[in-house]
Amino acid sequence: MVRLIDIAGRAGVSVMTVSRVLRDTPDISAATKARVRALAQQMGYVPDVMARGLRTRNTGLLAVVVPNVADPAVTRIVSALDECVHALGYDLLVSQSLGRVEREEVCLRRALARRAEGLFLYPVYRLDPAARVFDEVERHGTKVVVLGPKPAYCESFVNVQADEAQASSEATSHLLELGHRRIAFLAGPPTSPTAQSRFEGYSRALRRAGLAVDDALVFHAGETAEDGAKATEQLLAENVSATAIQAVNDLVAMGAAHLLLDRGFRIPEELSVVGYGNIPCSELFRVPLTTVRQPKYQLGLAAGAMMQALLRGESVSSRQLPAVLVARASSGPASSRA
Amino acid sequence: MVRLIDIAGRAGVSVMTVSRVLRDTPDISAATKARVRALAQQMGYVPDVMARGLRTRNTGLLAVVVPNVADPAVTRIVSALDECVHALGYDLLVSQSLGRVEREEVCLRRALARRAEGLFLYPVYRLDPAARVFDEVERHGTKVVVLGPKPAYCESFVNVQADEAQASSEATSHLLELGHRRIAFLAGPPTSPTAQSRFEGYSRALRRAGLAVDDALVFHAGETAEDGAKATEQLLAENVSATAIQAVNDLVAMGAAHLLLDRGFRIPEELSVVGYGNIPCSELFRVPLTTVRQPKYQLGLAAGAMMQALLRGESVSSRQLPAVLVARASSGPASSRA
DNA sequence: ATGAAAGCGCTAACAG
DNA sequence: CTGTTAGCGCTTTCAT
Repeated sequence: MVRLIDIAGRAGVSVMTVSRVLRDTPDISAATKARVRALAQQMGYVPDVMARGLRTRNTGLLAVVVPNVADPAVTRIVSALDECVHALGYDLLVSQSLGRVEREEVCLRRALARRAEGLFLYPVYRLDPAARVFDEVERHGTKVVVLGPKPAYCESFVNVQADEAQASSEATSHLLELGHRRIAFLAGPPTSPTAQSRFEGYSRALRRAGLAVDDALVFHAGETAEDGAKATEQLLAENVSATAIQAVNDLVAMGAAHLLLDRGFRIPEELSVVGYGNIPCSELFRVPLTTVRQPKYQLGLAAGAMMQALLRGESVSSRQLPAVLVARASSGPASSRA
Repeated sequence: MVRLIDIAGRAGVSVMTVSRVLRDTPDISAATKARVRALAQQMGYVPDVMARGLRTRNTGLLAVVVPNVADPAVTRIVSALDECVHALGYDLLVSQSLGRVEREEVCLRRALARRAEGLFLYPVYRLDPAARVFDEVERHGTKVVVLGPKPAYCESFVNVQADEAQASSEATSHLLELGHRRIAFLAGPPTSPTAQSRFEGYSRALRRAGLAVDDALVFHAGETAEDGAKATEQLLAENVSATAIQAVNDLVAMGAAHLLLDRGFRIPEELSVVGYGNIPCSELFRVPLTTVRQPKYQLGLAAGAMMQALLRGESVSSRQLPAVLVARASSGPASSRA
């Protein structure tokens, strides 16, 4: 490995001079600058940023901890973060909590051990409103941006998230504008804050339109296409005469739509279906799905910008970004009944 | 920040003693061990792995450079890598080349500057058969595992990839076994090694079956669903009387199938369609798509294992993993004509 | 079983 | 414009 001192020896100058040249500080003669630069280049010198960091007290390292980097809910966020981090001249440490609390703690402690200057965290859900690790993170002075909804134990950090309730209510309003009055909702797991917000948006839109939430129209579905199909089967069995179905996410919506189409229902002529999330499949679906597009990449960029501000010592407040409705073929004017 | 010396002071011992305790070396009395441990815990000590690395010459850092972490072709690989790396006690630096050569060089140099001990690389395609960066990487003694096909300028590294030609030929054989004799192929960009291998597999299977590749049945499509639709339109216009269509990937296959269904063709009764890649949508598609599943996660695990061996100084050879055919509803027995 | 000295590669602070 | 000294937090080596 080529070190500064190796270059210094060959160039007949001190280590300091070489250091200064390579950092391009002023107060160095053009002659030595050129000579040293050429030598460094030729010898294949690559600075040791960690050794430098030890001295300068900045590591140039940020870390991101997410449940799973392959999860479509986070890949684009991580991609955007990577982009920001790169642009800032930092490097990004990535690790996966796999949704497990203990594992998340390991990831966080490793980030602390590397003296990461900042941390992007998509937190694992905990029942306990307090968590020691987060105190440790705070004590270390690590800047933190929470990705997504902020749990109680992350109270002291800023976060960035899509305004899910708002977007979900827009989806409902879209159906209302199309004349639908009996809109079923296929709800997700009650523990998920995200699923909560989406249901809240649905309720809000109905209330605004002067309609009450009819419990007979709310079905506990889940998260998968099978869950959606199952819930829809129940919906049909209960004969609730809905003219539209709003689902907590695209998979559930597609599961529902699949079943309906297989049973001979026409979408959207007889029944409208809307999802949430705009997963890649939603556009390619049998009936291109009306859904809500999450600004994932934008969320990542926003998180990156917030981190930059935090690192500069500025005070930063949490942000909500609007999600947008994508109207496709699966929603249309209300018919008489289903 | 709590340092060893801080603990030493409070415990009334030397820094060395604390260091030894925390690394759990022998030759330390149980008493001091307990005392120091308690103190470290209580003071919230987190070792500085970079300072340690400076001394011990190992950084505990691996890096992965891919075009884009949000690309479904790599997310699961990165996820698996992260898993391996974590298990090995290393940390993972992630960066994106965005498919640009200069950017990839920046990413690689940064990994070198961090003294990453190993590098997972999904290389950007270059025309030039040589590339200085890779020489630099080699000179630094960084262990490298190439993800996917290995270009000329990565000749000296090992790689791990799916046996695409083999899998593609299995897809073709599947159609041949169903009685198809006129199988069209929607090819991808000729520059892509992946697209090449898949076409090669198709040809190989035909040859094995004693059939020649009929140029009239090979269409230049591309990579997207639109490309697939366009090529299929041409296919229909040219009236080539194919009974099956094999596509270079799932998107192209789905684009093709969409068009066919919209034109009133029944799949698979009148025409079979097979894709490649098993993207999440393929299963949820109008006609669940027969396709080839890439063992992405397995590729990642294999790459991780190879890296581990390289780090131990063992010699490692490149690996090919089998991809498997997933027969779904879009392929069936050959009919008379299309 | 414990400690003192030295140094990993680099740069801040102070000379000259 | 260039060099010297010291030290970042840790561990290796050698002593006791």
